[in-house]
Amino acid sequence: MFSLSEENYLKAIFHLQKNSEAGVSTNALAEEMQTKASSVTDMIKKLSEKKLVIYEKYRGVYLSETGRKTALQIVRKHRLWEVFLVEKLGFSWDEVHEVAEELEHIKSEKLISELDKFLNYPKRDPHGDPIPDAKGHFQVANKTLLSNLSKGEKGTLVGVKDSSSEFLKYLDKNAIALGKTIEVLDKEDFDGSMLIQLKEKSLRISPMVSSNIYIKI
Amino acid sequence: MFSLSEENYLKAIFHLQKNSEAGVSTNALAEEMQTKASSVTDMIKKLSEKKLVIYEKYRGVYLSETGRKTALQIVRKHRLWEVFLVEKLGFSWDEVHEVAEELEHIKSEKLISELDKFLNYPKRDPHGDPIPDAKGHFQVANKTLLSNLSKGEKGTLVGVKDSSSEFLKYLDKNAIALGKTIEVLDKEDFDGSMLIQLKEKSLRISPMVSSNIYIKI
DNA sequence: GCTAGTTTTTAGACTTGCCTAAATATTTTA
DNA sequence: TAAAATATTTAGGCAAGTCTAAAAACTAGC
Repeated sequence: MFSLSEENYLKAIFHLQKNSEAGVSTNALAEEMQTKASSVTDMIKKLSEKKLVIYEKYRGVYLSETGRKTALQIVRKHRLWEVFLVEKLGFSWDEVHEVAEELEHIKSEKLISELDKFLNYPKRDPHGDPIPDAKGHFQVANKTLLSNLSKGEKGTLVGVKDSSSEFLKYLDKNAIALGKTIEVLDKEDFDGSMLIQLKEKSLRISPMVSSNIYIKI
Repeated sequence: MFSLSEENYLKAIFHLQKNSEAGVSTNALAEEMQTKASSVTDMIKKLSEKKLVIYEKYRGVYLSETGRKTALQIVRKHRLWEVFLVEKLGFSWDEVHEVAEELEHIKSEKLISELDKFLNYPKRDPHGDPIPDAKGHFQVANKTLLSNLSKGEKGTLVGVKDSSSEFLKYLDKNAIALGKTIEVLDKEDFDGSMLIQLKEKSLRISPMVSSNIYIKI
């Protein structure tokens, strides 16, 4: 159906489009794809001819309805494979991304529907991100960044914004995990750093950390 | 490490090399790869430069030690994924090949070693073919074709030579499966067709069938 | 509202893996 | 053992996806 490269561009546009209403710029896409702006222009033209994106020169690019559906199926596959790797093969949450980047391109409807069943229709991946169903529908959680909470507020950790291996390892080391209850004991006005309470201990974290953790109140 | 195409050529040479002592001919490889002889020559040159095959113009091609090890790892991955698809996702043995053709190229040592563990270190794939271990070692079964048996001999079905969907479906339909005991009740001199005894029933099969079934006596 | 700076696109080229057509080597056969 | 048939390689080209360098279009600052 679509080439590896086309699928990766669609996914990248999808992820960048989430962050704003505006179209995705050539440079942003080049950065995301680790390539040059000129290569991006070429590919966008191709995707545009295939009606997967809506594109006007110098105006940025948007996913078409077809493009969005395709991107959602790739995201679905990526996240299901991540669940498989963690739940069935014992990977930790910081190890799954690269492998899932490859697995997400395997083309078999049956493979994915059976995998979904085998995993018991999970709703979220190991980082708390929602898994679209076969039709591309998924729950949007009403979550907020931990950095938005004030002193005294508390909630449950439901996701991470940064899924880099470094950040996830930092969380592991400090026993901060999905589903944990976090209470803000104190917040420093000067730099936004926080003293937070976990079940067994309290911990001081920088805004770099608190602004990458999603909380449901 | 290696491109998709390189891996597929190595695997094809490996499978063709099994059938004879001689080098693999350009035409045989072209047939196996569903491509043209000239394309094969190009790729063989490339693999030869990378020391994965030993090649002399007009003399056929052989896998080098490195090439053989690489091919065995791809075969290992292919067969482990086939076991996964059948045992965990409920695929039937005639549905697994195409999907495994894609899955076998996923590059992650850990993925394969953990999959192997998860599947409890299977020794054979759903068609009875041996699965090489991480070092590339595998058991060579002492098996023979059912067509070689004489009237009165019996044995256990341990594998199939032809893994085409059509053949496997024929076997399913007639309840001929891995592990079944088969006895030759009668063999026709004229065309080699056989009357065989399965557990519950007897059945007449053509030499086309008996020469694609492996038996262990 | 013009100019300087930035972003984006175009032009031309490279690599991989494939193709067709033609040339060359090997094998078969008479 | 030489011509005919077959197998293999070479030569030249094409598409996808990338690159660099240069041109064109936008955007901001004065």
